[in-house]
Amino acid sequence: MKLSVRGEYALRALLVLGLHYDQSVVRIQTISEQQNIPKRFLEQILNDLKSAGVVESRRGVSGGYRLARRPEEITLATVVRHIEGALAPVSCVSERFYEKCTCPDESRCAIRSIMKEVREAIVKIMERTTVATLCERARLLQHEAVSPFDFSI
Amino acid sequence: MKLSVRGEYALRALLVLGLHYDQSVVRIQTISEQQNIPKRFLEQILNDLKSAGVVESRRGVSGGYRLARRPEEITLATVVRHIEGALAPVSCVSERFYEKCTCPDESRCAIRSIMKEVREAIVKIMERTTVATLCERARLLQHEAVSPFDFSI
DNA sequence: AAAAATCTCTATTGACATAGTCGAGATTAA
DNA sequence: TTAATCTCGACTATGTCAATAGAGATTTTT
Repeated sequence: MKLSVRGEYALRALLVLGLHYDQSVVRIQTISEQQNIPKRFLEQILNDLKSAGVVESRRGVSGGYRLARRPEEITLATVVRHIEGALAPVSCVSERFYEKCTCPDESRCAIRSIMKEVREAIVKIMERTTVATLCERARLLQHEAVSPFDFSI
Repeated sequence: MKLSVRGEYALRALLVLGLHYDQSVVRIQTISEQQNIPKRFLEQILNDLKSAGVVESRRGVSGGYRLARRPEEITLATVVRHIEGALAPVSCVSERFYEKCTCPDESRCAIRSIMKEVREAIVKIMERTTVATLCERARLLQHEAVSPFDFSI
């Protein structure tokens, strides 16, 4: 039931790009350092996100990456589906990556029916959560961390 | 975000055992045939479930497997955790299989905070769903399939 | 025009996990 | 005693995943 490291890196990178939205582009190097992601690996991932239309890039000396759409428009579901494939725990309940399973009768499979619920629960969260949500939350968490000082004295 | 084939087979096997609860033991062969699971592979899985205290076995001529506890007491969470490990999508939000992640500050990680929600959603379903639930649902689905005839004439 | 910094593309590697197989043994009922 | 079953550990083949690498294309700066 795990997200791959690749998928996690993608989200971390998008968070960084989200925090720099409508500022200048961000270099791979910068993201790599900030997030402890191997640079050459991150290259691949960002390139992949580019082909998904999630980010866009500028080459050359002052090059780098930025979001191709507004942060509110990029859902985690989109990103993870593009990087990993199905969100569903078994592919026989996946909408976009459906595969027939080996059970005797899929239409009356009790496990399938439960797994549909799990899928729904996951998709619901991943579909309503966007890069903008991540950014808000990051700012909030950053603030929370400092707040104890606000209340001192 | 996938369940392994192994995990799926485990659930399918438990469903069969659940449907035979407090009847006689069920042979590996029978389960294997009913559920299209390679027999030697299923052997391993059932043995594994035995060490988890989920099923028990009888050897010899009229041997086979049965549930070691009442179907209502066996949650999907227990089973999947034993076969697969963490239910959480990233191990830094797992309660029983926690592992530190590589992000710069785990305590203020926005992604982690979302993944906690996903984990909660998954755990909630998997913890309330038991082998008994699967059996009920299987019977229901079986019945549904025949019901059109009930309403004819 | 040259140089330097960046992204781009494709290939490759090594480690590990997964699905599945196998053989030989132990136990039990008939 | 025999046949049917579970038991246990080893084995293998395949694939996936994380990561690395090299050579090229593009852009800015000088």
